[in-house]
Amino acid sequence: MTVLQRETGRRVLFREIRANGPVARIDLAARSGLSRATVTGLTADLLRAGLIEEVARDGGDAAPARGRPRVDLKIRGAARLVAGLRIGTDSLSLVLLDFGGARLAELEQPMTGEALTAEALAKRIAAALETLAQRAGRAVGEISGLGVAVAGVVDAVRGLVHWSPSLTGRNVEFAQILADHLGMPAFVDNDANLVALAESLFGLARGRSDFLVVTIESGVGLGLFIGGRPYRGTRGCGAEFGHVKVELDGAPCRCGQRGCLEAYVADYALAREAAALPAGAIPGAMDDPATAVLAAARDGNRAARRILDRAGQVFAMGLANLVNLFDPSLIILAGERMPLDHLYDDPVLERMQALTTRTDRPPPEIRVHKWGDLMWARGAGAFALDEVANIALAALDGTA
Amino acid sequence: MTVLQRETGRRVLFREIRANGPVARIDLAARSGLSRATVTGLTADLLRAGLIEEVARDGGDAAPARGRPRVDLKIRGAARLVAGLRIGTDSLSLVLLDFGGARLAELEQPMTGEALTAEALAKRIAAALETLAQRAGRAVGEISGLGVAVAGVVDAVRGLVHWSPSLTGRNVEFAQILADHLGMPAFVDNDANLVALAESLFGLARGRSDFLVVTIESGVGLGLFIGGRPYRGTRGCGAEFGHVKVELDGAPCRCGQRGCLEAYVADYALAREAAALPAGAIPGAMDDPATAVLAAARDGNRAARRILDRAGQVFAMGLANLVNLFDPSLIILAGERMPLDHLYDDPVLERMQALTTRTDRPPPEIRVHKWGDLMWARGAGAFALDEVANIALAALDGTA
DNA sequence: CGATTTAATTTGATTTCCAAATTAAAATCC
DNA sequence: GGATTTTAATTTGGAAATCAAATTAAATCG
Repeated sequence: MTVLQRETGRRVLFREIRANGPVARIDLAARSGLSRATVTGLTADLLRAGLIEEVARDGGDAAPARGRPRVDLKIRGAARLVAGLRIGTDSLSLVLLDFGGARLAELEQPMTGEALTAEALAKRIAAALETLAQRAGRAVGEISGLGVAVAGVVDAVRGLVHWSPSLTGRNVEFAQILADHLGMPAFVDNDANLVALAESLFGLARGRSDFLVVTIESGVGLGLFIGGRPYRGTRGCGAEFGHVKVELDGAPCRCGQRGCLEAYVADYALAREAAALPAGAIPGAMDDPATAVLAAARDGNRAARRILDRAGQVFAMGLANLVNLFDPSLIILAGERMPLDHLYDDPVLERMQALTTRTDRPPPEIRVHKWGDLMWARGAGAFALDEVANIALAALDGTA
Repeated sequence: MTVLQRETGRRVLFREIRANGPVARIDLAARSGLSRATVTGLTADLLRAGLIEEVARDGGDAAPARGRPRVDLKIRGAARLVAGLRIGTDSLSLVLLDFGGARLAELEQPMTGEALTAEALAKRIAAALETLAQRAGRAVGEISGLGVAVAGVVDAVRGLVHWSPSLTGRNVEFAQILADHLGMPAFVDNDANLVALAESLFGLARGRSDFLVVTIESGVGLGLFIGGRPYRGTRGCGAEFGHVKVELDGAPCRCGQRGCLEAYVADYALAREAAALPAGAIPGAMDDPATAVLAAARDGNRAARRILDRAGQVFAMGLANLVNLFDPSLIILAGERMPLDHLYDDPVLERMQALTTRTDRPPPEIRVHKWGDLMWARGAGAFALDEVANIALAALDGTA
């Protein structure tokens, strides 16, 4: 324990620096409760290890300071290199990040959509990493770790994929297999959890300890942050928001059950509703029904509007239930490409408010974050950053 | 911080002792990661302060030990006296507990059911405490703190009652007012949270860090434990399980909204359903409809059965959603008087399982806990115990 | 009764942290 | 421009806490 004390202190300061951007030592002391002397000592360790660096204070528009100017500390980007990978249904997307989270390169590769064995996937990933590193003029060997976001049920602590649409087999030791093939540590988690982590480390929830992120793509995901850490349930797999039940014996879901939220708001749900209408009710509904519904609704088509309205209502109800249960101060609606704008419309949010307001406390802040293509991969990269930082901090203690 | 270190250690050990019953020092060392030397020192502090005591090891059926026998440590019951109070709609119930959680006395007093001012309530409580202390042959002045369980929306940290059916006015500084009137610290929280705390300290969830408790009385409540602490939401008021929405534009709830879980499973929901049936469909439904429905269902009345089945289905769906979101390892269904046995029936739990099983991981353990009349008051007492222990530990540090 | 075994305590050294004093780096004053 | 003021960061010296190892304590076994 005697040794763990200093390590704990270093971890606290490292987190604080990462969460609160460039920060002066004196602020760190105030925030952490440690004395200034101790902060000097601990940050000296981190500086010596090259994990953080000093930067001249960016005065900004502030008044010219009076005494000795503060020296800000921040994460040293050059300290490590990590990669983030999202295994989607029809593509692999990757980012290369520096230790500060800055994007150095990105890559997208098409996939067949079929599930692969872990080994086959590992080979594809190895090749992709090679290309990714090349684009940034770096070598794969320089990368300290790979974060992986997969859909499905994942035990992130053990790197175990219980089930995923991307993998054949069940209960695959995916993190271990990847590490063996790639020669670097790999960290696997559910994709929605990782988006939440990214929001926490360098997104809209930076420095906040309790919030939740709803991801919307073709399915609906939920990432929870409670007490400053991702909440993963007691067996490593919670927050199946998409399969929360919103109606008894409701619409069939692709998970095999009925009445799931996803069965009302996902793209295939829109397609199902469109198919139930008389032929021709929605133009173009034959080819790509989901897109056709969205387009028709924009053009004012009544039937299409009704479909989207219903999806919005169900979504509002699901969100309201999250608020009722978690009482978060912040909800982030995160989307990648977001053709599903109708779910973020004011009427939906108003309806959600109506289903929750019971007290005079202010409603939770709701922010929409349109990440762009790399949302998932960046989330995975955030995971790698976090884990690689942990490893670096632990190693530091062994040698110091 | 240097002083806080020792205090932290003492807190850790105190919690460990409370959570793991009589425990030997050597086990404490193993569990806490502290050295045996440190454990000796810290427990000596606690012993000297009279917060814990040594007890001869209860060998039980174990093999006769070989070396020096372990000396178990446990919370010293005589250390403090606390009271727990539940303010219900039609009664005040109180318990007097010793520091180990043992019940010394209890008291139940009828209430008119009307909301009172905080001051009026405080006077009634003062009188009740007098009687309660008398029953145990103690004086009110000996009581170190009072825990209070109220229905409604409570900010436990600040002792603020945003709203409660028992109190007139809003945003009442109830803890402060009670402390002023009673001459002892008072701690106020939502009643379901406190039942969860009681399960954690001396109930079915003793020593477990992540679980949830569903309370069923006339309404439905939820208490969450996450990471070893009660989860209260970011503004001190989460977990409104009773008002989770289970149907779009569903049945009206007494909260003024529609489709709340409570509007399907509470006693008044049963009454509403019964009233919608043709007269005479359920015998005795005129006088006390909820009870009549329950009785008729037991006698095999079809219509009554259907009402209860529906309530059970909705309840199963609500539970399943909790499992989907929290992935708890343990769910406790806690009831006081429990005329609502139908909600605990196997078919309901099976249905719940069916709405969640998607993986090969084992389903969460579900346990039914029929506390008896004092469930709520004991929960409040548990809160007082916890807070009084915190005060004692903090004080210990000031003087040591 | 001595040997053995295991638990708990004591001892001595080390680590860690903090308060106070000191040094550092700027702006302001005269 | 140099002295003064102000604030930040570091150094210093001492106090506190922890741990490993040695010692003591309390039991059983042969």
